[in-house]
Formats: sequence, C-alpha cells, structure tokens
Amino acid sequence: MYRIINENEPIYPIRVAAKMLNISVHTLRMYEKEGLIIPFKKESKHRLYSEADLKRIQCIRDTINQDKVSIDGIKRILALVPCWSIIKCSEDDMKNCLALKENLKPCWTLKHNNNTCTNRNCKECEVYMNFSNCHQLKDFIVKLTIKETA
Amino acid sequence: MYRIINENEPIYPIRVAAKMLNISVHTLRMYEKEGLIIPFKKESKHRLYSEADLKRIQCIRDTINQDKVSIDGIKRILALVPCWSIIKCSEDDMKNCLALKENLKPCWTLKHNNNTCTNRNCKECEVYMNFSNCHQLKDFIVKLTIKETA
DNA sequence: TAAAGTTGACATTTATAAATATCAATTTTT
DNA sequence: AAAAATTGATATTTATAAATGTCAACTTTA
Repeated sequence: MYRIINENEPIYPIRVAAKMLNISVHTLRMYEKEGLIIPFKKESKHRLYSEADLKRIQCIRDTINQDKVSIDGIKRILALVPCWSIIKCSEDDMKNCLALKENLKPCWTLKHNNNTCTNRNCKECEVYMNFSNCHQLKDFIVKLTIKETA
Repeated sequence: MYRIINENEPIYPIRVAAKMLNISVHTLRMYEKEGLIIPFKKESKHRLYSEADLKRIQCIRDTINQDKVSIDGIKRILALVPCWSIIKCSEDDMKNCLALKENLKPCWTLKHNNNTCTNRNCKECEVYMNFSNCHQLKDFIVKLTIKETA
C-alpha cells in the first residue's frame, strides 16, 4: 500500500511543494531565480520537487527567517565554496572559470562553457548537494586547514 | 602646518567619528556590540577611532547598505575565517578553541582563555585586520585550495 | 565645571527585504 | 476541454532589520 520514496525522486509539482512547505508558489520561484535551489524540470519545463529539495528549501527558509541571514548574504556565503577543489577540475579549467572570481553568486548559477562542468548536471553535483547551509562550509574549511598543517 | 597621520593612530572620539561617517553615535556602538569593529579604548574606557577604523566601518556600511548583506550574515561570513591557520596556533590550542566550532560570530568576539590568543590583542591581529570584507575571505580560500592541489 | 563620554534599558522611526498577489499570454498536463 | 503549469512584469503587503532617539546615573576630559 505504501511505496518507498527515493529522496531524490522529483515528484511534487510546484503547487503541492508550496503547500507542503507552507509558502507561496511565487516564493519558490523566487528562491530559484536567486539561485538558491535547482528544481527538476522535465522536457516540458514544469518543475518537480523531491523530498531532498523540500529539505533544502526548508533549510534556506530557516537561515533567512530564524538565523536572519539575508538572501544576498546566503548567496555570498555559497559563492565562497571552492568548487574547483571539490570536483577537482583541471588547473586550466579552474583558472578560466568564473567561479574563481565570483563573490556574489554560487557557482551553479554561472555560465560554464567549455570546461569540466559543461558536461555535468549542477543539480547532481557535490557542490550543490553538499553546501546548502553555512555549517557545511565551515566544516569544509576546517578540514582543509587541518589537512594543510598536518 | 600639516601633520602626517598614522593610519592606525586612535584619534577621533566617537562623536567626531560618527560625524565623519555621517552616522549616529548609537550606530557605532551597535556595530561594536555586534562584534564588527573593535575601537581603541584607553584606560578611561573612552573610544577612539583611527583612519583605518573609519575605512573598516565604511566597508561594513557598504556591505549592509549596498550589498544587502544583513549584519547576521556578515557575522556568519566572518565566523568562517580559519584563524587557527592564520595565526598558526598550536594544534592543541586549535582543537580546544571555540573558534573552531563557532558558526555565528567572528573569533575576536569569543572568549580565549589559556591559549595563544590570550596574550594577543585582537584589534592588532591579522585575523581582525585582514578580514573586514568578503572578498578577502574568498581570496584566502582560493590560495588555500590552490596550495593544496599544487 | 561644563562638555562629552560611558553603560544599559526602552522606544520609535524608517527603510526595505521577503513574501504575496494579480494580470496576461502561452503551454502542458490529465 | 478544464486544470495547472509556464514566464514576465508590476504592485502591494508585511515583517523586521537597521538606525536613531531618549532617559538615567555615572565618569572622564579639556
């Protein structure tokens, strides 16, 4: 009678997702426009949200409403993630990538023609998946600096 | 007739600094309470601001007003700075330091008893001095990750 | 000894981000 | 064919962060 739902399976259309999160459809689109979330879109262009998407969105909400970090603040924090180091692209790709210089927006909102990321799907990328909040970035920086000194 | 002013010489009392920055005295105290700035205080407890302080405050203002990053957002960004790696404290000090876990506030607002920082003045520390805005942190992360892969 | 500074608490103003609503013209789904 | 989705633009509401003001009791400066 019950079916097991894959965390990442895109199943909820926007109206349903909005209701589950208790926010408006418009807000969901707004977060997307700001680059905070990447919902699944079939060829049809209709959005579908997974359980994992809902969790991520709730996390963003909490950061905005409880933690009082503005959307532009969140974007700046996400722009700090060193994607080149995480996906380990080539040195050339890294040096030519917009993400290296960008201070305002997360890497997955940038154009990436002609490099490692061209063939990758940002929604499924570790960078997007593993950095939905600030704690994860701090942990990452800690590991990085400990590795360095060890 | 003119005298050369040391960038870091604490000379302007709070009212003068406020007027120069075109903000209220109250706001200056607020930024301080939030941990964004550390003004000089003589034994008397009266604040004095240097030219460098004024620049730093103007930078904070721009981040809040132009860049639309909230104060709590700025604090979170500053909390990402890996001070242990910058001042190169001992491994023991690092592991016991609050700054390692802290996600909300910059290291210089934390208690640091019984470690390397006990004897240091935060206002003169590289961590405080070199990270007054987000760009500097991004640059730091870039260097760190490039070093790692090289 | 005024004038200016201090802390702390409380209150108010103002500016604006976040969220919502609506309309229009079009496309997709069921 | 109706219901629900799309983009894009425009407008409005609402919630609250940022900034300011004020009062009180006290200290420091010039």
